[in-house]
Amino acid sequence: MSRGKKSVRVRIDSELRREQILEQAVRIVSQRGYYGFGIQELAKECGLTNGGLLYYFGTKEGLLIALLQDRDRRDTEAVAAAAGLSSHDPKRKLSLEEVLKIFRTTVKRNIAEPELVRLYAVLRAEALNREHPARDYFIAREAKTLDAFTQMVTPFVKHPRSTARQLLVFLNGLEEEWLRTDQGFDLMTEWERGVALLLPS
Amino acid sequence: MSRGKKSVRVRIDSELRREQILEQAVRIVSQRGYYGFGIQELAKECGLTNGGLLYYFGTKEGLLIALLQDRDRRDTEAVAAAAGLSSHDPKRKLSLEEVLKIFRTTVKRNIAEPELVRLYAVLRAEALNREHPARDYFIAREAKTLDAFTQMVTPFVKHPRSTARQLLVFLNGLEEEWLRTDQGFDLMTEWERGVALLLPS
Amino acid sequence: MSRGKKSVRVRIDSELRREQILEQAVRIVSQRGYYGFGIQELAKECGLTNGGLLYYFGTKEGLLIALLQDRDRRDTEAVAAAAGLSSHDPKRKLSLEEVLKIFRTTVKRNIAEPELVRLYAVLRAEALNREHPARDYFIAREAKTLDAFTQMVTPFVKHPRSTARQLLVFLNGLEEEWLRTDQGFDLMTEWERGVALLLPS
Amino acid sequence: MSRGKKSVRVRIDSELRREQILEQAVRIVSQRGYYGFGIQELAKECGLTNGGLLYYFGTKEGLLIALLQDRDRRDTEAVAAAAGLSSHDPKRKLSLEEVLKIFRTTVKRNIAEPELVRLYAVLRAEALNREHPARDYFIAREAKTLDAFTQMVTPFVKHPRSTARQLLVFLNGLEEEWLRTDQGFDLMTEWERGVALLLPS
DNA sequence: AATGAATGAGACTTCATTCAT
DNA sequence: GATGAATGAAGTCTCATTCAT
Repeated sequence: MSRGKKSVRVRIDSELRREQILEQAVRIVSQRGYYGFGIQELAKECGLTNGGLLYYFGTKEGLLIALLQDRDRRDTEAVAAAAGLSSHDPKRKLSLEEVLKIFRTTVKRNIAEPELVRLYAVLRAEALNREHPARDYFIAREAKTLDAFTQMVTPFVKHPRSTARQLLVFLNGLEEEWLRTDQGFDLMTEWERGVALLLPS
Repeated sequence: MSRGKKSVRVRIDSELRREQILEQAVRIVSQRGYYGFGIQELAKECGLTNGGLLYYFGTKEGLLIALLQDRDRRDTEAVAAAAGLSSHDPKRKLSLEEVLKIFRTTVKRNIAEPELVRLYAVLRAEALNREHPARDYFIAREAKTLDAFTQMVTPFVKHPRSTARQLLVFLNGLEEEWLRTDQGFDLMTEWERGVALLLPS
Repeated sequence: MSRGKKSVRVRIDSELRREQILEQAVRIVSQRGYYGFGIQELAKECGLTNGGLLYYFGTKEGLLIALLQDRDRRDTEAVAAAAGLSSHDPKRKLSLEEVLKIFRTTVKRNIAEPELVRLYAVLRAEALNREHPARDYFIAREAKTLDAFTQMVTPFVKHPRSTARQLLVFLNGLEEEWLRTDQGFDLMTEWERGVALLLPS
Repeated sequence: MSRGKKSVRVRIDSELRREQILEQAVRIVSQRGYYGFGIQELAKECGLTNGGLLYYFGTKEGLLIALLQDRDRRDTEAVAAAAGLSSHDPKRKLSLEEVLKIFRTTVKRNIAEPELVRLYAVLRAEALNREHPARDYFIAREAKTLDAFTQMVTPFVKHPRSTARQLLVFLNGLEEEWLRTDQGFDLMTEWERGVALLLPS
């Protein structure tokens, strides 16, 4: 029993540490990007040494990958939880209202976490570089999102893929502008207006 | 006289050199961004030494600024020349056809120079960072573009600023996606489709 | 009783483990030397952690010493067994044939285990360094071997120490060359030819 | 004129610096080998920073290569000068006396520069490692020496290649032992004795 | 107009080792 | 008997920048 507890506690401690590190990492990487941040800086912020940090992630690149995977895991959970549509059968066709609600939920979540929005905006652009360690990740991610959007809008438009892409890039661009202007406009309002035009009833 | 000649010739050579350097710089910065590129690398590519390169621009930051200014100068020229509307009085109201043509011209130009599109996409995102040397530049640039768009669409829509912003971020997002997919879709077609919805007749 | 059993079994397991580690260590050290190999690398190869490995040997230096002692023990055993002269009284004078046979046996054994030859060749040279942890070991080892050779050749030559040294360094040099050329010549033949000249009948 | 002088002086200064660095490098590498020495240590010894040192050689590996090439150049010069046989036509057959004299000259030179002997002894063994940056260098070097020896002894023995190899490895081994015993025997005497047996008149 | 030499700081990474568990 | 977490020092190398020439 006590051994069980111990090993559990140890595992939790270690994972907690990991997550604390990743939390700081998100903060820093979302500001300076992968190229612009340093492992030294992050380590200091976490109260440990260079080596101590790399003990968890091996390399700077490994840290980035871990960060991205961790975010994905959380986001998936969050979306599933928040949507209230967790019972959603991916093959079932959603009504227009449901689709709009999913979009709204996503945007609402992003408004609540501008740091994450920034993280993705910065890395997404940095990862245009053919040698960027997150290049493939973002290519796959956008493709997946595009597919999901496509499926959602299919019943309602003539060129679903095109519409999906329009919505996707509109959202990406809008969020980036929202960050640049220091959240100087209402993201939700602008999004809804755009959707109303791009995805007509 | 001979001094004048000399200095003139030297200045010309010097400017030529500068521009050759900036050409390489655009190539490299457009791939790795400001944080990701190195003065060493660029110098080697230009066939001169670190010091030689910095002789022209003083610092890495100075190089970035010079690059951006140089691009601006060229773009202004190019737009003026290409538009055929160089005689355009900024206060005169343009017809919808004229506005659409200006957009089309811009997009056409970007399609012809994907490297520039990439340069701006990468730096624009990097410059979200509050300490990025091009931060103010991009804030001002986007604001100016937004103003220009606003003025152009004012006669045709109810919320001109909003519409202008929609068009702007749609274009930005679309271009970035176009780069990520290795120009995997027809940028012009998608743009025109988007405009048709966002800027209705 | 049960405790006794346990401790015995554990000791056996432990020694087994130790020897498995040393086996890997020989492989790696024989390639990169003491300076060139890392505890990390070895630990991974053995399927345990840094700390786990050092539990057995305390320090990197301790590992080297242990390795050398272990090899010595084994070599002594092997020589004793293989020679068939285990009943050899060190003070009894050997015939020339017996001496040559001992040499031949040694060389044959080395041919069968090039990894060991390499281990000694590499460390012997590295240990020329005054601060090398195996320095004294190799000084003593060569001295002992030189003494043994001297005694063996004494009855047959005028300058026994000199002859012994000639044989010793010839063997060392020959083995190193044999490794460098990827065993590109017949070690035994060359050795026998050399002996025939250096130790004339 | 003054420009010529300048450029010449600068070049000399730079080369001088390089050679001073290499001098220190020989000292340190000859003791700890390539794996065992550090660029930091060497830089400090030379009174400059890590980066300052690497300015000349690029990488640690580059330094080793440069060191080896520099030694080769000097040795070639020295041999040519010292031999007094610089007028030697490589195709002309040498008398036994001439051959012996060349050997003697070489050994004499090595006795005068034990540090070089140590450098080669240490690196030669380290370079048995398949991944050692000087591996190919030493393979080629030994092969070349073996060829030269072969040619020299050809007129006087039945198996010239074998004899050449015997001489070569005997010399290598003898020198290493001479270093290990802190020059505890007379290298020249032992060499001459060995040659007398291996290369009989 | 540009080089060549060098710096000082910092990059990422690996090292052997420690110690609580 | 061994792990897991971490350190502190050191490793090689790259960085932007300076400055005499």
